Amino acid sequence: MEAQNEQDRLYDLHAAICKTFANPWRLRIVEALGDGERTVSELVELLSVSKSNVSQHLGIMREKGVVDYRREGGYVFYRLANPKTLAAYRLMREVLLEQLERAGELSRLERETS
Amino acid sequence: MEAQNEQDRLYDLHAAICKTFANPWRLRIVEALGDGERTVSELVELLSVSKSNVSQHLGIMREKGVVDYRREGGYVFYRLANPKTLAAYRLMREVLLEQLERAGELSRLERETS
DNA sequence: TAATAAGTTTAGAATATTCTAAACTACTGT
DNA sequence: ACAGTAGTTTAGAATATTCTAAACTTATTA
Repeated sequence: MEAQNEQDRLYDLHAAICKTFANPWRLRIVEALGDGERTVSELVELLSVSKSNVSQHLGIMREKGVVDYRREGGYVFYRLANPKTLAAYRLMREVLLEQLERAGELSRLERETS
Repeated sequence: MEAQNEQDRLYDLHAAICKTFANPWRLRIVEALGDGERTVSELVELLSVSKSNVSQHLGIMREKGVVDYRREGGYVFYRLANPKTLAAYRLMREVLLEQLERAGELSRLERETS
């Protein structure tokens, strides 16, 4: 760890939150939680990934404050801590889709002019 | 590499784009390019990071289609490929700031009720 | 209280990311 | 053609991420 000013710290925290999105399983979790609360077991079933692994991914998101949770009965319910997280997720998905669309157009143009 | 359906591929690509944001230097680059085109040298000066390192970070963003570039004279100008990228960057920054604010409120409450 | 279901944590191997330093390429101006 | 500036690529060591398997904790119910 090294000395850091406030700005550096903000960029590091910002990157840490973005890391949460940098994994396809965690993106699926964000999307699933976009509909509302889900228990760990529901996510396990939805994603077809081991319980320990889902719990680890949730742990990463919990640590960064991206998700909150509550215990009720035998279950732990997770939810997105901030609805803007879902909005950012969707924006990035749009960026991707527009990118793929543009690439598709390009390859169509290439075929047509060859 | 393993067999993949279309959905899996989209989540992988989505995560790959998000990885671009998962580093404080690349976030600074996104922000700098939010104002418009910048040459590599300008970014090197702005970030106080080695030229080779800035170029590597730009290479990662180029590969994912997050930035475009053009050569003019002796310089290479980089720009964000999609303005939504900047919007997503800003949303995530808001998520972070609201999180810090909420944490600040919590610690204030804790002090007041102790 | 024992058995079970739900979830978390730990350990460790495989893989990916990051940074520095050095070599390399591309263009400009003389 | 040569020197200089701008930028990229490669190699490799240090660090971080990811996944599986097993151990553990917490609450529920018989």
